[in-house]
Amino acid sequence: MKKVDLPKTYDAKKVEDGIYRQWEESGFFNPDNLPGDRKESFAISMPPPNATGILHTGHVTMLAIEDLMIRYNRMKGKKTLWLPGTDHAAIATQTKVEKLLAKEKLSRQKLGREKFLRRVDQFVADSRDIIRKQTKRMGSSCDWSRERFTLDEGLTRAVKEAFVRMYDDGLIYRGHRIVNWCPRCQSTLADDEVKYKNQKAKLYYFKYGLFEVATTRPETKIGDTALAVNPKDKRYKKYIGQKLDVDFGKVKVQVKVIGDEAVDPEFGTGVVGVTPAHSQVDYQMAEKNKLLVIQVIGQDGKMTENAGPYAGMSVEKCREAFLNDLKSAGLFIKEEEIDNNLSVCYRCDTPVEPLTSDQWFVAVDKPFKLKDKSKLGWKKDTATLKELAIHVVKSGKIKIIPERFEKVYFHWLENLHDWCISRQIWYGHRIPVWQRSQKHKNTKTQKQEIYVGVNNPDGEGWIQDEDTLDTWFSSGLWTFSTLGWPASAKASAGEANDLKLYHPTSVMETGYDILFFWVARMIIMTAYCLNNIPFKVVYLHGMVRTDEGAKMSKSLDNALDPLKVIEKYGTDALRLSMILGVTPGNDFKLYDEKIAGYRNFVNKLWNISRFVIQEVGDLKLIKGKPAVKTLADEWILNRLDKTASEVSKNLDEFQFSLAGETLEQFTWNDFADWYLEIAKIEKNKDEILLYVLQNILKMWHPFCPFVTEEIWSHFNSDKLLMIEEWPKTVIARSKATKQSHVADFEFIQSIITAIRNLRGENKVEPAKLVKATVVSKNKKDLIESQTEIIKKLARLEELNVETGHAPSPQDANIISAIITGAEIYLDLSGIIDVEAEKKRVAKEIAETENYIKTIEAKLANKEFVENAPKAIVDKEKEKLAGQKEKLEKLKNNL
RNA sequence: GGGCAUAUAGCUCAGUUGGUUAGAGCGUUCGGUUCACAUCCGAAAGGUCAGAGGUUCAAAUCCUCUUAUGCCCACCA
Repeated sequence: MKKVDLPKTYDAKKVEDGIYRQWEESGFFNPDNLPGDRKESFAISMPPPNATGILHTGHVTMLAIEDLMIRYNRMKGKKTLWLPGTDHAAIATQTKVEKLLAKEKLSRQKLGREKFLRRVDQFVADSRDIIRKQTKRMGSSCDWSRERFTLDEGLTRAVKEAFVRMYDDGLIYRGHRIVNWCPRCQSTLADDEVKYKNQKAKLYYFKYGLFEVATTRPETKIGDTALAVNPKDKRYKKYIGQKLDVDFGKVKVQVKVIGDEAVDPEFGTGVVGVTPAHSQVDYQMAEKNKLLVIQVIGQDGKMTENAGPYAGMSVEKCREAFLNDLKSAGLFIKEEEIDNNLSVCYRCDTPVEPLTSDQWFVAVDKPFKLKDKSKLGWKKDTATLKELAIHVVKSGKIKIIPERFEKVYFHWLENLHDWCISRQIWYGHRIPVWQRSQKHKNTKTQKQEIYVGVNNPDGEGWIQDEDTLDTWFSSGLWTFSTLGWPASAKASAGEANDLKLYHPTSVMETGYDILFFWVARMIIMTAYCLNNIPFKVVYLHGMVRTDEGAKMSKSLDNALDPLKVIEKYGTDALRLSMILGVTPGNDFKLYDEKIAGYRNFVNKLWNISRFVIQEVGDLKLIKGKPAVKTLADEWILNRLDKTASEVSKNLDEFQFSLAGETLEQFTWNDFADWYLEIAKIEKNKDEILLYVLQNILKMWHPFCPFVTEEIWSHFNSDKLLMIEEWPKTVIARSKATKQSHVADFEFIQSIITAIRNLRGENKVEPAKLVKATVVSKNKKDLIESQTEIIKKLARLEELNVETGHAPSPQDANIISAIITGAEIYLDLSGIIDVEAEKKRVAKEIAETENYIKTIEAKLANKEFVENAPKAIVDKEKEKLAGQKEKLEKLKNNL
């Protein structure tokens, strides 16, 4: 039998790549190749990172948690699929490439649609490659053979299918509406793609016909078609309904005075110029009051023809010119500085320009006929998208963790407006709508034709809609489009099978920041396309923050680079620090010391294994529970059982942090600090050492797969740890035996700790051996049976066990400790510090007296004794007796 | 303006449906070249559980209010 020689320190860098290759080559990332008969399936759709570049700490969190769930369920014998992919991230990616082009003094307009898209494809191919490598670096056990991209042929087909079906059902329509327009991206933005920036703004006051008006956007007043006041405002009530001609110097406008509750009489002058084409609120007023909508700002951010003399000016120039003209005409009154929320594009920070245009929308409040009501548990024949999305969470079909986000989810949905899905950018899924105008044969009039379909239209003259779809439209289909939906005639049997096997997916794990963007939209789209849910559980993780609590961001240059962390500490350490000490849905801090701490733990695990591996002869796998020889054996096996059942329970309940901490406690404190030390004394424990270690490694594997797999490779096993069976908690012995053995061992532990404590307090050098006497009325046999262990672990040269007779407490060389069930006396002749010892005992007496008082007070309380369960009261009584005994002995020994 | 979260040892966080003298890791102090590990070992100190009220025999835990911080939603022309 050859001895395995392991290095003293675990070197993550040396082994990680090789291990990942082994996993990959094993084929077990693909559920089709997993051994055994796996009936139950477990699937996670990996939230696809944007195809814009590198992974950040958020992705790393996602990968660590999902791989944990995947590996756990794979080991539990489920048919486990983790499907990876990337999102084309339309606006984000296009913006990124445009920035790159700008460096070459190029623009997408100069290149033209075709060439530009080729450039984007090139960029995306590179990005995806980087993302793939980084994902592997994290140890992610995802099925690369099923990797998908939102612009893949199959997914594009799914997007078209969804669009066409929704169009046919009347859920997608074209409307002329006010939308958020980003002049830089040259595209619309959804409401939730608009962010707000607090800033100082100027509020300008000027004469507006009979009135005075205050506004931060004077240039838009050229497009005013009404003047709004609060209907309750006594100052202006009488004017409601009047029509006015207003002169702004160089331009004139005609407005109608309307009343609207939305007007705050306290703000400015209490009179608002209504600009329906360039303000959401004004647009709503215009709809109510049937006002004209005049667009004065164009999509290019310049004033339109409707702006008369200002046409062609940029918004900023026009504002300046307009204000000057007001001043010349004597209409200008004053300006004030106010706090203002500027709306900006979430991608490029450019101020958003609300304006009206023709766009495609998804109707969220329009009922449609359901093909299949059963899976959703919906009673009526028809439903709206909004109703279904609310229903599936309310009815518990989808569970959100942590629960509090359900409230946020409902609130968001209840206030959801029709979803604008068209974007005026080039990169993305082109809208499958074509138009052509044909001259009517006889009448020679023009006839407009429209074609909406999955396949390109036949015939001449068709022109496809220039716009592309909101990127979330395709990501909304992610859980099922990646599994082969729609199962067309062309689809292989395997693909159709995937959808059946893995959908609805088991868990959607993602950051709470995209609950609305993505999670809600997946629920909506799946409810429509499949009449089903996309996943059973939504697990939301928090955001990673710096040690100072700041958000990590590229612009602040405070973000930890996962790759650098991996270089320095290893992947396992990074993974552990994203899982332990973290609460679901709560932000958490990530910093060097924390990661270093888990690097230390990984190394500890390595050294525990190193010890066992060097200690035992035959590195075989231990299948059944090994034979028990000593009390310590009994104890460690019971602790292992308990740990395994707790860890499994925690993992099943998505309490990942707790699971890890439980395991860490057992591994380091119980197994390493106690049992391994005892193993050095009691010897001949090969089977138990291997058994416990192998179980520990199995349980750690989902948390830190690399180091555990590496250690596993030294056992005589033909299987990878990755596909080993998760520990079953079989407790053969009776519970009572188990309890008493555990308690017995803990009693021995408390004796050892008490002696160590006495030594420490009296500054006895660790190497110095001392004599001890332990007095115990009824545990003499137990203590004597563990003499060897106590002597070695407490560094004693002699241990006497007595039932009654104690050494003379008056001897100044004897120090003592009282624990439940025993008194301990140490002979410290020649090394005792008498004063320090007296102080220590006096302190302990004071503490004990205090404690007795609190228990006595409790027991003196009649209502406590009468109302509390008997077990609780008895426990208190027991405690009191114990403490009183302790106090007496302490006083005796002083 | 509406909502949510957080507030526990110097720091980072646990604390499950109310019942231990409130825990862990880091840091601190003291002591250690014990033949797996100094990325380690042994021991200790350190908390009125943000504040005030309430429910209860019993509250870090449940309720109300207050304070501080953070986030989300809406948005002011």
